Amino acid sequence: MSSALKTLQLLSHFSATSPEIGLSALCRLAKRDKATTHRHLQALEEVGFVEQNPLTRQYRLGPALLQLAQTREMTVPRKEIALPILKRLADQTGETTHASILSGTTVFALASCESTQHSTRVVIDLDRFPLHATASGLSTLAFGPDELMAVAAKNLEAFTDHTINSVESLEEMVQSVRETGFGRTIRSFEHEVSSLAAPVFDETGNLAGAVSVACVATRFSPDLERNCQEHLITASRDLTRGWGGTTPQRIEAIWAATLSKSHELETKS
Amino acid sequence: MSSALKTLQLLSHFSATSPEIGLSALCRLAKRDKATTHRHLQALEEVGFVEQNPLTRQYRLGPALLQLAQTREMTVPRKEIALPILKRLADQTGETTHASILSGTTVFALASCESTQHSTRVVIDLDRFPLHATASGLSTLAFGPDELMAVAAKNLEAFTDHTINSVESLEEMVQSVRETGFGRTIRSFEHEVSSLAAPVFDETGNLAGAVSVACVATRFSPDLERNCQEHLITASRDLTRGWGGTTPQRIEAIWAATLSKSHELETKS
DNA sequence: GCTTATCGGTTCATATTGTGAACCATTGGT
DNA sequence: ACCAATGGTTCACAATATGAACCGATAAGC
Repeated sequence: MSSALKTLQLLSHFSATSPEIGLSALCRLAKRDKATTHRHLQALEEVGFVEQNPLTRQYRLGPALLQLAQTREMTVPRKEIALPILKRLADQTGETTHASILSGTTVFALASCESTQHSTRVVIDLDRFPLHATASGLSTLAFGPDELMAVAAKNLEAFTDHTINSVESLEEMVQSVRETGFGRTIRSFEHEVSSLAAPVFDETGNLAGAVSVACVATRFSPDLERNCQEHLITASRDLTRGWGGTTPQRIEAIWAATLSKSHELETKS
Repeated sequence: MSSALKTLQLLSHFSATSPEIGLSALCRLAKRDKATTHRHLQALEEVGFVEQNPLTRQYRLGPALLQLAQTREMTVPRKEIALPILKRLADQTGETTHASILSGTTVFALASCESTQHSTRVVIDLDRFPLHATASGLSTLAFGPDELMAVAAKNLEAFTDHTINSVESLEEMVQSVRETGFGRTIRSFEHEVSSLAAPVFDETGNLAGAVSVACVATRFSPDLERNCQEHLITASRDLTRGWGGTTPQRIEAIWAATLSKSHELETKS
């Protein structure tokens, strides 16, 4: 392993919960020698990636990171990151995919991508996703800030006769999204569309938006659903990573459970 | 020089104006071998500090920077503290203001704020401030650690024909900054810009960085200079306080002397 | 359609660099 | 006064970095 890599890996030990780390502590965390670690830290300090708290002599992340992060955001806006991921997801599922961003209490459409595998396909022409009637909306309700629930409850517009029409059933549905890790709607926004969505997170670990697959309802079989679930997971991971975040461990655990359950059913049948 | 350092220095070539750089181009910029540079980039890619644009194969800054910058801000929210202070200073002076941080022997840009009072204004697009050619740099030389002088002397790049070009005149200039309490440059980094800067201190009483006003050179009258001086002092005090420090008594004394001298001249005229 | 130039990337003998056990100096607790 | 941490440094030894030459692919020039 290159020494540059070892040096850079030191940075990953800094986090919101342990923002300042002493030399010895860092050696234990990284399982490395003290002299080596010290030299690595000096290199990092020289370029402003870490600095020492002059009082405690502990190390913490440095100011150069701010500058670089700013340049990164200017270089690659979120939409451009999302597009290739949506394209791949569309290829893998054969259905229309899209990504959305939560801003305030609204779920905005960011980008979508249609698959060319079937002659019938879903066309997304929304710019905002209703919280209660779309898979993206439900996923956002389930993993986003709690105050969204009140906003959603205020507007339970019935788009089809499958649209959720009471606060009770909405809460029930959101609960099941929290348990499975996927937002799921069957013909609840448009008659011919069934959807599956996964949450996406940002650099703060908070929910940033959702990525979703909109299937022609008549094609939405258990097989297709399992397929969508699997690929949605990687799409969500990649999107989260591209937006600067990491998928929370609890979400990964929920997905793993859902997938294994899904697989169990499959082998039984 | 450690290879880790060489690796990290590659990152400094990415900026808003050249956000994507190919392998060969980067070799030329960094004046390094292709094989070496490639290996370095691979290490950077592995930790998410750079990524390749899949279309052009060019390299650009990676998503991991966003996470680290976020953690840095949570650890030391200096930028958030600085922004309102810079905003106020910009309003008071009608010119562009910015704050910088000394880390190691480099003065990094932290944040800047443009005033909307005039249609011509200075735009700061630096991420590092040359020690010898900017007001922030001079202020840092004057009140920062002594070893900076040697670093500055090694690189006296001439940006304009007003740029300091000898160690003697640099030392003279730094001496005058120590006597007035303000870094001051007239068209020395860019032809149209004159600047005034004040030092900022941290919790140990050591220099932490600088706050500065960049004026359109043709507007830089004695009146404006006095105005900038006054407001720079309060901005520096507030910034020092916000970053956990206290302005040293000796600095306060120097400022007081400079202001009264300045006032004397004014009443005489 | 052939030549040429440039691109990103790889190989391998060479030598610079990294490594870590042992060490020192300081600090803080008992 | 002691002990157990801490951050930091030394130096013989070994691993790792280095770069000229190379490859294959692409694009431009004629």
